[in-house]
Order: sequence, then C-alpha cells, then structure tokens
Amino acid sequence: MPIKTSPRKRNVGPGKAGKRAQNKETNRQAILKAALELFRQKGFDHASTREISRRAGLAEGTLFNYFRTKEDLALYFLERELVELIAWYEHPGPLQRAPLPERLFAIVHHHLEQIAPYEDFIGAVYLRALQPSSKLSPLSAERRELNRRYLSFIRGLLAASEAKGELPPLGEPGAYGFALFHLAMITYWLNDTSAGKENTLAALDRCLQFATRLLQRQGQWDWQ
Amino acid sequence: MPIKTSPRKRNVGPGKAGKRAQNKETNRQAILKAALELFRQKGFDHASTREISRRAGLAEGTLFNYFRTKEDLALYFLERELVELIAWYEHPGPLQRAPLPERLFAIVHHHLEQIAPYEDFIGAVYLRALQPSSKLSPLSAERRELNRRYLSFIRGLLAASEAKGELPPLGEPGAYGFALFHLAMITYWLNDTSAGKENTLAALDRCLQFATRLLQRQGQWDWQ
DNA sequence: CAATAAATATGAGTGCGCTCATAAATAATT
DNA sequence: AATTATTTATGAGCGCACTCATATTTATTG
Repeated sequence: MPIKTSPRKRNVGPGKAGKRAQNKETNRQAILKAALELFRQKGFDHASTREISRRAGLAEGTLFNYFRTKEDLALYFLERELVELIAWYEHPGPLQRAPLPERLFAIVHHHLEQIAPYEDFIGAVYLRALQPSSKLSPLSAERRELNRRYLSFIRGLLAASEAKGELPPLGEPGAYGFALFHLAMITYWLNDTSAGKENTLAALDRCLQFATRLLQRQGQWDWQ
Repeated sequence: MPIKTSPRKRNVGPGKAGKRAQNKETNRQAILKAALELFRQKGFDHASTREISRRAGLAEGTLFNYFRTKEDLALYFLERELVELIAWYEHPGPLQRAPLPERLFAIVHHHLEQIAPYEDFIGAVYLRALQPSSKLSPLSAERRELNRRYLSFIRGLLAASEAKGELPPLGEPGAYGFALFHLAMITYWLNDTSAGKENTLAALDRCLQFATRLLQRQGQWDWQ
C-alpha cells in the first residue's frame, strides 16, 4: 500500500496556474499575435490559417481549438476595439461635460481613429459580424454579449439625457438607432477613398450639426 | 481560284443571332435558374458551384466563365430586385402624388417585400456587396454602375422636392444618407426575428413619422 | 470545302478553411 | 510511483471555390 506523499490537487496555490491553463493562454496569445501580423501584412483573404498556425508554432488544426473560424479570429480585434472604446469614453475627462451630440460623435470619431490601422483587413469581416448567424455557438453568444454591452452603454448615455429633458424619451430604439448610425459611418468610412477620409469627417460633422440643431428645439417634440 | 458563294458574315440578319451568342444566353439562363433553385433550397453556403453547374448541364469550370465568383452569382438577384424596384416606382400611380417621406418609405417597404422570398440566402451576401472590393473587374464595374443608378434615382426624387422648397438643399449627401438608411433597414430586417417582421415595420413607421414632422417645420431650416 | 482563327467548354489540379480519429500531454487517483 | 482519466495537440483528409492548360466548337477566310 503506497503512502500518499503529495496532495491531491497540486495547483491550487494562488500564484500557480496549472500548466494546462498556462499553455492555453500562451498559445492563444501566439495565435493572436501571428494573426494580427499576417492580416495586416497580407489582408484577411490572403493570410491562410495554415501560415498563422505555423507562425504561432502550432499545428494547423490547433488554431481551431482556440477560434471556431478564421472569421472569429479577425472579429476578436474588432471586439477588442469596442471594449477599449467604451473604456476610453468612461475615463473621466472634459468630454463628459460636453453636449450629448458632441459626445456621441466623439465616440464614432474615436472609434474610426482606433480601427484605422486595421482598415485593410477589417473591411473583410466587419459587416459580416451583423449577419444573423445560423450556428448558435458559445462564441457567437459571446458576440451577442458584446453587442448587448455596447447597446446598454449607449442606452445609458441617452437615458441620462432623457432624464434631464434634453431628449424625448427614445428608449431602446434610440440606442438601436444610434448603433445603426455608427455602423453606417463605418461603412461609409471603409468605402471612403478621399484623402485623409475627409469625406467621412465632413459627413460626421454635418450630422453633428444637424443633431445639435434638433436638440435646440427640444420643447417642440411631441412624441406619443 | 474558288468562287465566293457565301457572304463573309452569315449571321447579320435581324432575327438570327449567332449560335455562340445563342448558347451564351441559354447557358447563362440555365445557370441562373439552377442557382436560384439551389440557393433557395439549401441556402447560399450549402449550394455548391459544382451542383449548380451540373444542374445547368455544364462543366464545373464553365460557371466561372459566366460569373466571376459564387458571390457575384448571388448578387445578380439582388441587383435584379433593385432594377425592378426603380421600375416599380417609376410606373405611374397614386404614389407619385404622395408626400416625399411617404414615397421614400414606400420604396424601402416595397423593397423588403420583394426580397422576402430570398431572405434565406440574401443575408449571406447582401452586406458584402458594400465592401470595397480590391479586384477591379468589369463585373465589379457593373455593380458600381448599378449603385450609381440607384443613387441618381434617389437624387432625382430629392432634387424635385428641393426645387419645390419642401426640403433644404441636401445635394448628393442627401441621397447618400437615404441610401445608408435604406441599407440600415435591410440589415435590421435581416436580423429581425419578430413575427411578420413587425419590429422592422414599426421602426420604419416611426422613421416615417419623424421625417414627416421634420418636414412640417421646413421654414426653420437654416442650412448654410 | 478546306484551312485557319477565335471563342468557349472542359475537368484535373490547387490551395483553402475546417474536421476528426488518434496521439501526446497533463491531471487526478490509488 | 504507477495507473487511470481528462484535456489538448496533431496532421492526414474532406469538400469547397476557383484556375488554367487543353480540347472542342463556332466563325472567318481563301
């Protein structure tokens, strides 16, 4: 009968992650790093999952243990940008005290600036993220979750202004409407070939002025 | 020295198309017919180009002599709907005398009704049509041409209203703005799982009311 | 009617995203 | 430590969209 010299669970100490979890994180980061390099170098279509895997030091099939599809891999970067966008806004600063339209348009503007370095490959996947996906997987659930987070972020902004009487009670549809506007601007931006994307900036400015004027007549709203 | 008993060009008569042109049209129609059947039966992703070709009575590679990509094949149906949408509007009827917002929203509404039968496969390609395509081919030029036609159609509607003073001078951006709205509604519609797409219809109606109210205050516009 | 030229059809071949049976690595148990 | 169980890595294999050298068909020419 052997003597039990070691505890049943060896890796429960606070600073010690199991080797499995450790490798998992290492591999995930290696894949993301390789993918970002190749996407930016060759664009989404010409960067093959084989090469991404190889550059990450893994076998071909392993990539798909970490990301369900190549598209999911690219969407990761979009999601990261959205998370950072919300964090950026919530960081205290002078923007917090600006009028609502300016705050909303600053959000779109900042987003465009953030995704600019990825433009070459983002266009290939951005719009697909909206499509109703037939497969309901944990990963697509994650995406829904992020979407929900973004919408409630916008909803919070609008609700605060509604409470102050700056806005008619738009409710959820208001947030959805802004999300569509946000999307439309990204679409426009992706297709904008003018120098420095000045057409997009002009359109954004025009919309900002329009929205500001609308709000100046707040008393006249008579929504049912 | 042989006697010339037949003319140099045999197929120049008005009703006689050359056998080549004849076959070309026949094959093209066969491909479109087979594609539509399979897309509606299996959806875009599960309908293979092999099967479409086979059903059209052609070899695999032949399909790509007619359509540059599988996506182009599906986009054909979207383009056809857009052409028919314009034709539908331009057919004289009571709609012509309705206020501008109603006419614009009738256009979107009619479009949604027209593409409803294709919804299952249209979602897979619709948004991609907007993406800046890196390959500049005759086919993508065709698509640009259609886009231009749609924009100038909308531009014409807006210009007539601007001339009557019903609208501030929106110019090209106005047409582009409506196009983005149109697109946004289709996106919303594609993702709308409510019974009978009633959420989309409600949103459309809300926008219609909003636009109508805006126009009622036309005197107050002071666009630069 | 040959003979030649031009357009079109063909299908084996290519690299792709992705799957899956299996092997290897790690954790848990005795 | 040895054994068993669980998780993860592997890469040959699959069907796909798409290409391209070649064969076939159609048009033109003498």
